[in-house]
Amino acid sequence: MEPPAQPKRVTIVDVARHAQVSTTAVSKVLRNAYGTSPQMRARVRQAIDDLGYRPFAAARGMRGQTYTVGVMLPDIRNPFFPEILDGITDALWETDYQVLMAPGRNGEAAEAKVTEAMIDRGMDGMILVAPVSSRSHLERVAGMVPTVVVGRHGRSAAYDTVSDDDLAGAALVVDHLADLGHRRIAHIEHDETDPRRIEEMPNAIRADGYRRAMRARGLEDEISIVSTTYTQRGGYLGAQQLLTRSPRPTAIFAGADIVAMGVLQAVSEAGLEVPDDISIAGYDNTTFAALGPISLTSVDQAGRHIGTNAAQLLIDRIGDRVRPTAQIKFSPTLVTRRTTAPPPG
Amino acid sequence: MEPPAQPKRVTIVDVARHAQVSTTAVSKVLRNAYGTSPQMRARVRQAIDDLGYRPFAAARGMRGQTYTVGVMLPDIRNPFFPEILDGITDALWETDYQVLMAPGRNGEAAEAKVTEAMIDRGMDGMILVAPVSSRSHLERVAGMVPTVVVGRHGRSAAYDTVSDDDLAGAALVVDHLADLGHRRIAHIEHDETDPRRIEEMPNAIRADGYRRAMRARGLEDEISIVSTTYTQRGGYLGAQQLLTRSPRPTAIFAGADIVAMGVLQAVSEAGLEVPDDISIAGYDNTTFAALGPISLTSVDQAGRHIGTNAAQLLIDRIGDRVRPTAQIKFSPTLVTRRTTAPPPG
DNA sequence: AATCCTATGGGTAACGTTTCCCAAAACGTG
DNA sequence: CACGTTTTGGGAAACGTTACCCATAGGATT
Repeated sequence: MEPPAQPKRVTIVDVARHAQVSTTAVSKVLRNAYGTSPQMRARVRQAIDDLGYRPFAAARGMRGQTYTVGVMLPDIRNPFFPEILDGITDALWETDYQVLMAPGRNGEAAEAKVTEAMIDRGMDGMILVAPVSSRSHLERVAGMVPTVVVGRHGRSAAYDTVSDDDLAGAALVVDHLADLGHRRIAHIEHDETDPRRIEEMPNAIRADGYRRAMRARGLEDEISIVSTTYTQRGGYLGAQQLLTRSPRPTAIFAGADIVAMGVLQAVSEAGLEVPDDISIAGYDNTTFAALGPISLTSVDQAGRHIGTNAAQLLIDRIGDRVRPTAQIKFSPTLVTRRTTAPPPG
Repeated sequence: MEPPAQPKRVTIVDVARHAQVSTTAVSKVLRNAYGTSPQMRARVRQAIDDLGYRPFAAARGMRGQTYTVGVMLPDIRNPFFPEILDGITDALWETDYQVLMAPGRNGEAAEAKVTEAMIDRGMDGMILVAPVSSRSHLERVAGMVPTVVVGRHGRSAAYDTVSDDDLAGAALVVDHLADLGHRRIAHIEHDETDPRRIEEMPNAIRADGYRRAMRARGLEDEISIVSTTYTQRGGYLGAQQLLTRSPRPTAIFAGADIVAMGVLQAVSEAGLEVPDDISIAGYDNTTFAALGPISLTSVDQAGRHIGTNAAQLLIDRIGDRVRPTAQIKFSPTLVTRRTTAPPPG
């Protein structure tokens, strides 16, 4: 079987000829620019339909606009991120902007590759979700392209931010567990050692919120943290470590639902019952947390809402690149389900 | 806080001036083209490093190449698709190609929007995962841009395909359940009514495979199908329907793991025990299926492998657009876990 | 009736890169 | 040493779109 040859693209010149107007006129109609009579608009629109014309983004890109916004997601497997993405695409659906995503994958180098690639491709704007890159890199990027950073705390003069109050979220979990009577509450965090990032990354702030809340409840001696990653495997390995500690924790606060999934697996393999032997709480309130057999207590941080706000900020920023940057922060809520209960004994 | 002004891009002209050569020479070095001496290459490379030059994709796009491939995924929430994506990015990591994704979302119109957008952006190639668009649309797209279609069966002269033998996969499940002694085995499918698609879509073929396998085991009178969607919610609603049927099925074969998640929830809410009261099997063997508390019997269809093969086919096709199209088909295997057991009684 | 607007439309030069050519120099062969 | 061949390098024209200008024609204002 042989593929057929490809047809040639219809250009603005073809449209202009067909409508008997100049290319300038067609361009103006396309962009709803000033200087077009209703009659001309109608004729040009007709010609566009007749010929099936579509603007070629590369050519537009050379003139400065591609009508494309790039979204960088850290980990497509984490079921929380689709929520944010839904919010973004919802907000951008009615606009002329097309959303394209790239996976950030592992670490700073891969992130840089993605941000560079997006800049090279002339993105009109970028939304970076929970980036791990250095602040200076982010500001350099934001200097080239309008950028909104999602998830990271801290304000910058170069980019807008949307985040959730992770400090409060962690406290919600600790307070809930402590109210149930737990004292040995352990936490599994996504490892973060870089001191410059430690104040900004949501994972680090959740860990800090855990420590503060434990102290506030007089449980400073019970603070117990394992550092792994926000992945299912990270949760699995982290829980295995925690379960061998003596005395064993009576509750585990996983920094993300996806981590809690791994914890559940390790706990079940260890022959322990949830929540009779051990309580487990997650973070993000993903759709999996609501699943019957899992029914995970989790912190809800309206991801969709975060996404729509990020998209709106980006559009505003594209419209006015020098307006002061904004910082939007949402407050999380706790959703209690069946994986948390009073400690045994 | 006010954002700073943005710097101007370094172009090939700047590099040429700095290296004291022509822009043609720089272009040749960039593309490893013929007609460059080692000395010139060295000088140009040095200049590129000095100036931090990066090629501008839009300008390249105007000449026909953007070094970008587009991937369309139907549903980012389905944990099977990240596997395919990993395979694709693995295969493309060492190449000059950058991967950009777009969510296909709901239905044909949204898919067309995505494929058009990718064509407009001058993608060098596209990988469409389980597209629902009409065959003629796919062939039109493939006529404009090298395209690989993943998941759909059926051969086309316009595009290459990579798929898994869904017919065999469905049979694996039915045979497994029948061997355990089940007779009332129900199936939840992703609804497909379009006759042109019914022969190509993996979901439809799984349903067909279910019917055939039931007949082959002499269970044609027990065939029972609910049509919903391949989503968690679809599984939930589908299972609710099945559980009210009388007599109730003793086993449910969900067309995808994500569907099985919803089934588990409905079953648990109905107060039934898995697998004592009812057996459940999924499809895709996602990481969630392996989770301790879930431990779902599922059909494994090496998603990563599918992805790398699709990417390789795409690269080959970009290299030679007239070579005959290829069709790669993989064979699935069954992974039995704790959600399937002999029927009660 | 002369002047000044405003609305409408078009001509044309960019934007950054590649590709098709052609020119000059270096090399190999008899 | 004269000739053909290969290697090395550059000039310049695209590619499709937008933005900055300018030209014209009516209409309104004096």
